[in-house]
Amino acid sequence: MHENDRHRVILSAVQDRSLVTVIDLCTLTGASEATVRRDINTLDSQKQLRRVRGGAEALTTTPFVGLAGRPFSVNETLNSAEKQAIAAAAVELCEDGEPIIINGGTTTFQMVHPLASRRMQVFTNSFPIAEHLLKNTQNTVMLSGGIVYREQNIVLSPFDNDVTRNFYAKRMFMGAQGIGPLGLMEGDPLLIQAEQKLIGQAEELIVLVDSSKFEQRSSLVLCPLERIDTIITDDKIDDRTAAMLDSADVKLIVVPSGSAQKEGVAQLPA
Amino acid sequence: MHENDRHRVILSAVQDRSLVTVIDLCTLTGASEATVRRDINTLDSQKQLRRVRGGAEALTTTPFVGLAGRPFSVNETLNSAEKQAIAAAAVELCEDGEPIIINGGTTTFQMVHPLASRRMQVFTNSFPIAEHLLKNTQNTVMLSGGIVYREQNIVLSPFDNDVTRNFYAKRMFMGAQGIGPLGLMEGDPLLIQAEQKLIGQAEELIVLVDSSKFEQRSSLVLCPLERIDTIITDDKIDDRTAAMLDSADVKLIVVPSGSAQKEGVAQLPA
DNA sequence: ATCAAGTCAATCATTTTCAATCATAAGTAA
DNA sequence: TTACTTATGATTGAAAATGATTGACTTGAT
Repeated sequence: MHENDRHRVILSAVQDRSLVTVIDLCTLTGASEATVRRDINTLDSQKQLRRVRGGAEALTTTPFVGLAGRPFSVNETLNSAEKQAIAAAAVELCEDGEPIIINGGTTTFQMVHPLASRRMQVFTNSFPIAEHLLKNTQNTVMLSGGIVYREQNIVLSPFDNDVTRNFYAKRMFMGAQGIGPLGLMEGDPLLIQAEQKLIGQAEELIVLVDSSKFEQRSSLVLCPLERIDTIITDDKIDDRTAAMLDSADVKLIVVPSGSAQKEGVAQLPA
Repeated sequence: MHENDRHRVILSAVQDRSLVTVIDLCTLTGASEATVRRDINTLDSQKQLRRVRGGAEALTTTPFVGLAGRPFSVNETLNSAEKQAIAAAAVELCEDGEPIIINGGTTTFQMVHPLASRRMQVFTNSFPIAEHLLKNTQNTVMLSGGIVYREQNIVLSPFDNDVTRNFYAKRMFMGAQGIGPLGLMEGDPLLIQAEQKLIGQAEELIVLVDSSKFEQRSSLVLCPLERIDTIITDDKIDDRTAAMLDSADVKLIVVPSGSAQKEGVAQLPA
């Protein structure tokens, strides 16, 4: 990853959370501590961010005026290292210039940082994802139309005839509340509706879930395992679950959870 | 492959990737590193791209072509007391709970502040308006779907079947680039298309323009004066223009411009 | 105060990237 | 054809970027 790319990723991360640690930025950029520190110094002298002990923080002192009542910030700190690694692996699957669909969610939101060094065509139903990509990246952003639901932070149209039907992508990325033998589970009927509409517009369905989601069950089944092409998760997944996914013909990508991962995506031996 | 061909290939590659390495360009053009570097130097001095360590990147910050006419710069919105007064008068026309349509623009953006004390159903194609209303107010926000154009911060759909058609409001508010005897003028055909689509969804059309717009002319006519129900402007409008509007049966609301109107125009009477 | 853990700047070795140079190939005019 | 210019490719030493290491420093807890 080149200098400019790193700078974009760093600025993106700093914008999202008010304070980012050097370590975080290392995993995010794949660079060494020394390089990240040098980058922070450069960006600080360029007045793009403020250098603080342990990392960097945004200059614009945005007090917590996120979208009203967003369960985002709470959820976001949970398993954030895993989520970052999973999201980074997801972005690595994409090629520049490619159209992709990103369904809203806390895990998929983490894709915005690695996307800062890309130029893709992103269709999303997530207001925060669209907002962040518009403000901090050069990606083309397309948004689905409809009512903006504050709690879930998604744009949802009760009608079937919105622009979603006019957008097609090879890959769609989404999170989930849980995954079990029955398939992909979701808790909120509103989300189900939005997600099912999107799933139809992509050839390949890629699901981003940290391994804890394999224990979670939920009331609503979104789609069977067979519809999923790829699952990206961390290495705390157990063999039994992996076997289950394998028998449903789901491709599994496992990212190391503990330590920082390098460029390449670790893959489970078949 | 000749020089011109290489340059075309290089510019094309730089266009849809965030950063292209020298090596990439070597394989793309079949030329040597030295030649590619020389090409990059040439194109850089011609301001066709930016030379960065490791390769080259595009100059244009926006991958998409902007729309002609109305750049949405924050600076422009800040100073104008007229715009604020006009926007405040516009919001005063509305009743709580009512659905309204707000077309994006620098003048209409000023409506967000008086709207902060309201609870309305706002349909808009403006990303900043939606963002501000979501973060700072309790209004219901509905957004049209499509591509987000960065300069104007407007969401446009090239398709006819977006959610716009499912939303109806008694009033629609919009700005304009100019107003003359022929009607309401706009600079960009894509904006025209979007605005005409919106106009069809509202009974009453209310146009917000400061008086300088009566001098402005533009290339494209959006709609005749007769389609406009109300124009809100400041008191620097001259009598001849006022007469013209009157003869076209346009209701005219004039807000005092010099003396700043009271700040809290939109305060709800308890 | 003292200690441990974390953080940082300085330094150096390694790798990558760059610009200058020269030689060769290709095209051009006499 | 020859003489000459231009474009290209290879080489090489310099410059820049990066990563690891070290020792000094900060912070917070005991």
